[in-house]
Amino acid sequence: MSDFELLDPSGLPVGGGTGANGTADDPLVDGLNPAQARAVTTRGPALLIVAGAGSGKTRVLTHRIAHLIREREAWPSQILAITFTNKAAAEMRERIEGLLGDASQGMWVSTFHSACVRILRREAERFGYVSGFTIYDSADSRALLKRIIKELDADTYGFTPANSGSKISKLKNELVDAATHAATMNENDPRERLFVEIFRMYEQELKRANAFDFDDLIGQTVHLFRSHPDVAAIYQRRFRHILVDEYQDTNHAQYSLIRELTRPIEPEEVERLVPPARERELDASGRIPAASLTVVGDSDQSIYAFRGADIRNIVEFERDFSGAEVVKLEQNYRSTQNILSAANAVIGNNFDRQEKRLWTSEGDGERIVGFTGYSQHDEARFVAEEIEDLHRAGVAYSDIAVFYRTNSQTRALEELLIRSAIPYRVLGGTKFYERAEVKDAMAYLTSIANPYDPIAWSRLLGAPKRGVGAMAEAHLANFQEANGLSFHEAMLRAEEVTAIGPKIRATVRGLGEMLVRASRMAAGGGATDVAGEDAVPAPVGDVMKLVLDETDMIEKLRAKRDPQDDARAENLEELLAVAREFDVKQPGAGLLAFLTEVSLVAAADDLDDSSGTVSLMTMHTAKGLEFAAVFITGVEEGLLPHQMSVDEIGGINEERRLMYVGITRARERLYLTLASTRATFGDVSVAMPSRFLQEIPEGLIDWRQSPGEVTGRGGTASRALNAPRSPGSNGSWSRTRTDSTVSFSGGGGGSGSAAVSEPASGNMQSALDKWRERKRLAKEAQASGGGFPNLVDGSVRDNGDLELATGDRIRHDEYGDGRVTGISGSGTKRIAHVVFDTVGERKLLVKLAPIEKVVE
DNA sequence: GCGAAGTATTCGCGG
DNA sequence: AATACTTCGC
Repeated sequence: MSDFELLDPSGLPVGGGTGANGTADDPLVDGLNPAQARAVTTRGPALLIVAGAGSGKTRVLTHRIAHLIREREAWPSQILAITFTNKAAAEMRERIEGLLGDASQGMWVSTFHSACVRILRREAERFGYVSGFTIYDSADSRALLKRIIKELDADTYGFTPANSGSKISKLKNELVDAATHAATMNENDPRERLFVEIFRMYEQELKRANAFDFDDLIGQTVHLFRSHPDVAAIYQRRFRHILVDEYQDTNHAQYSLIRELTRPIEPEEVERLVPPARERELDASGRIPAASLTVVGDSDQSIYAFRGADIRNIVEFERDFSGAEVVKLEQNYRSTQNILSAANAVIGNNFDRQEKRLWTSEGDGERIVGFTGYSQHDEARFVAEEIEDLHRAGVAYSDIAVFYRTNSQTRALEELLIRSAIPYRVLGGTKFYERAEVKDAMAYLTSIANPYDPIAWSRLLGAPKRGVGAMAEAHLANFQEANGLSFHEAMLRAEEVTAIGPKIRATVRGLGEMLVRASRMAAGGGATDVAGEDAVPAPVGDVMKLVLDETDMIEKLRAKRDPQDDARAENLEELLAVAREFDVKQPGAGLLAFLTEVSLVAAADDLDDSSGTVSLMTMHTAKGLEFAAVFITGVEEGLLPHQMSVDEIGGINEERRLMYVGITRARERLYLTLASTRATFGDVSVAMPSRFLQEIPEGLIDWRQSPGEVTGRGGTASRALNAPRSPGSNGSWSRTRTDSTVSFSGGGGGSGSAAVSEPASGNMQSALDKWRERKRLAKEAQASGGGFPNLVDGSVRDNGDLELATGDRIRHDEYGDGRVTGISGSGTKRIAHVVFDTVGERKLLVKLAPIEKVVE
């Protein structure tokens, strides 16, 4: 242990013992280690707190804020603290209130998105939006993109709502809008021009709908600040201390937002301030100085590059914000040394990082447990059994978590947990608010708040089924647009749309009247139009009740036979309960606040510490959380690291950080599990152990069943736990099967090899390499055997107006020669039906298929 | 316009 | 393997 203590930089004589400079009896500083104390008391324009996992950063942040307020350096209202989830925000607020009592009223503690919505709702009118704007989630964005792509016929070029959506999201995270992107694109590429058109229409439609997507929330706030310095000045003046948690996962837009908020206010803007600036707000040159910025982060835990997080934000912080000070927290108060050693070993393989080692003074603890099942089912069984054992040993279910890389891994786990009667809950995944029936009901509320939203309107028209279909919808939408009406107004005047049958016209008008009535109620006009009634907005629960009653949604579901519909009906009742609960928690907050809250819930927000259940979640969701016992499942090549990451620049390193995040969530017990076969796309394939397992010193892992011990379908070769394994040096060993040799260094139980040598021995390496080689060959064989035709190569083919007729001979890159037996479709979607000489009949998109005509 | 039946696609992580 | 989308008959 003493070895590790030498690594503690904060132990060096900087502050000299606990409690720096005259703060000896300060409850906000007492009990902190010297580095933490410095992080709390340091003042200046900018501070970077490099906080390793479990180093007490939340404590430091809350104490720093409390310290600022208590020392009268700031009013609570001058503090803006940004956290990663709403739950973390609520927790932080609570802890600060615990330290200060009521003195903390008025702070902004929220996520980036929540803070921006708050600002945008306040300032929307200044730039062409209305305060009641809708926030589109990714499903809404995709619905909108789907319409646009259809209209532009862009699907034949391979554009889908999903791929164009993620491309737009990436650009927005870089603060690039359609016009800017158009200026930088390659004009000669028709695909790029088409994309710009999609992007442009998407922006236009969002604006027409009075809606923002998730990325807009940040980007438009930055845009607002840049185009309206007077608005920016309001917030620059107000927030004197800005603190950002998880800074390593901020993207460019978020970074820019922070930059805007920490700009000094120039004298000409100072003059326009209302109320006028006081003398003591100004510096010598007549400016209001920049707010003080504190960021907390750990570049080793940056795991959101895929949504634009830029690790440079934290790496270059000191260069970026002049006068920045840095405090490093490396002492870990969470995990045992064995867990930390594993974490250090894994992350140490990332060459592009600053050296940093977590340490603890708490002792080694238990060894990490490893297990390899022969299938994911077998793996899940082990997890369930171990959870039972842990629970019997006194570990609370709520202190146990199971992590995985992809959401699809939950199925096998859930199955076994149900069978074992272990209470669990899945965080994220198919969320409550993403369920179809819940989205249906929410569409009514969204439309009530924003009658210009076409996505919500279109959704509510069809749910429940009432005979209003695509035709009627299109006619109404035309009428709405032509007359510049809201969708509600258009519905009230449905009688004028003669293209629709009279029965449906009446249905639509009735529905419109209901929506208008609900809108008036939600706005405070009262549902009954009684003159003189106070303009008090109705509780959200009442509006929801009105919608559910009038549409009969619940009863219609109950009337169906399908048992799943009963569950759907219950979900709607649950939704009503959620709305009522919201009314109690935030009386008078109104419909908009409810919609905002629902839009911005994150996966980790569902976590309820008192639920008494085991938590299942992805490793991304697990960031910032901790549990006594953690299972990391599916530690296999192709899954962790994920296959998709292998070809990405820095992809493996990011996966390694993800592994590091997962490991460091564990306090006492860590389990690493995998399966030797895994079902994907319906068929079963061989899975190899993750390279990250190799990176953990073998002495740290107690293999209950190592990868080499698992034979194929036949189950296991040996269930004996910790059976000392034969010969082989360093506790590695091998098993011979009839067809091939499979070996893996398994640190076979307690065979005592204490050699914690980092580099794998040549023997183990080659064994793993052989395994990989075998797998690679199998893959290639499958691919060349026709299993994966038409592999995407990135280039876009265009046969132009290749004329094909029945009877023509053609040659296909993959299928060889064949004869056209028919042509269907038209324009860009023309399809050739071809019977190939070797592979039989195929349908091909004439425009894009890799074919050429053969002259006979 | 709606449901059933057949067909294509997906399983990468999230606010 | 399971879901999402399309096509077809009423």
